[in-house]
Amino acid sequence: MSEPEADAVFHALADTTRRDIVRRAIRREQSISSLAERYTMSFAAVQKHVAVLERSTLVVKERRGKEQIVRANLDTLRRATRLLDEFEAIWRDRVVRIDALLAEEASGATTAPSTESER
Amino acid sequence: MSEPEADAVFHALADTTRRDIVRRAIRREQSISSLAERYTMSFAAVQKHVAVLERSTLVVKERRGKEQIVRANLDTLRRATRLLDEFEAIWRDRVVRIDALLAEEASGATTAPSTESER
DNA sequence: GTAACGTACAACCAAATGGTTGCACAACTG
DNA sequence: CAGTTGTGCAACCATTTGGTTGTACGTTAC
Repeated sequence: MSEPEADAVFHALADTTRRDIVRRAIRREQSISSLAERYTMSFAAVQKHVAVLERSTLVVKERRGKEQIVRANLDTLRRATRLLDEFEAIWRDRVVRIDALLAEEASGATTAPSTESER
Repeated sequence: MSEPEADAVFHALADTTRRDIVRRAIRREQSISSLAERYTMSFAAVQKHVAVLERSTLVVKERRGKEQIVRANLDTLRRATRLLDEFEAIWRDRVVRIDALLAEEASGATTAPSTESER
């Protein structure tokens, strides 16, 4: 997931109503009006939330007759999860590096300390 | 993760600079000024990004002498990952439900909902 | 002490967000 | 045909965001 895309996805997820819409859309396809019934806010407000989700590609809209059907895009959701998993991987890498460093110290090695990649 | 907390976490993650700060902080502790050096924006701007991350508890600050040290909080990161995993679980549940429904239809179950249209 | 460094915070600004209402329009229903 | 329903969109508003500059303050170095 490219960084700008990730911006859009996490922004879209940073709202309780939008996460709820995604959950409903995952369970089953939803028309925008059926979604709007569920919330106290106006139809237009819900429409805007759906638009935010659509821009992030977390959902796709598909016209069916006079209705617009909202479907969840699991792929984007998975890419977001994977991005968070990368953070975890960075953490594990750090642990490995520190372990290696400690082992080196313990063995009394006096050679050059690790070439920290610094990033 | 409570919903308002999730709002803060995903909002914090919805910015390339902030995700980058988190990555750096995971690799090693960072002072705010050492972080600020890495970006073209002002020190105050970086300070604000760190404040957003701190509010979401994705990082914690700890004073060390005159410096303020930023450390990543993996726990919050993991809770965010878990929340995304729940979406995946909803999806799997849907698949199971649909499979069950199809199996029921195929077996010509006595209580099949569509038997009315058979003749 | 003074100087330099790292930080905190306020004031300010432009742009984006999240909500509203109102209106137009296309597609079904009778 | 007329009426209802579902949608799209513009205009408007208050608040938040993401950046700036400037100032003040505590800590370390000399």
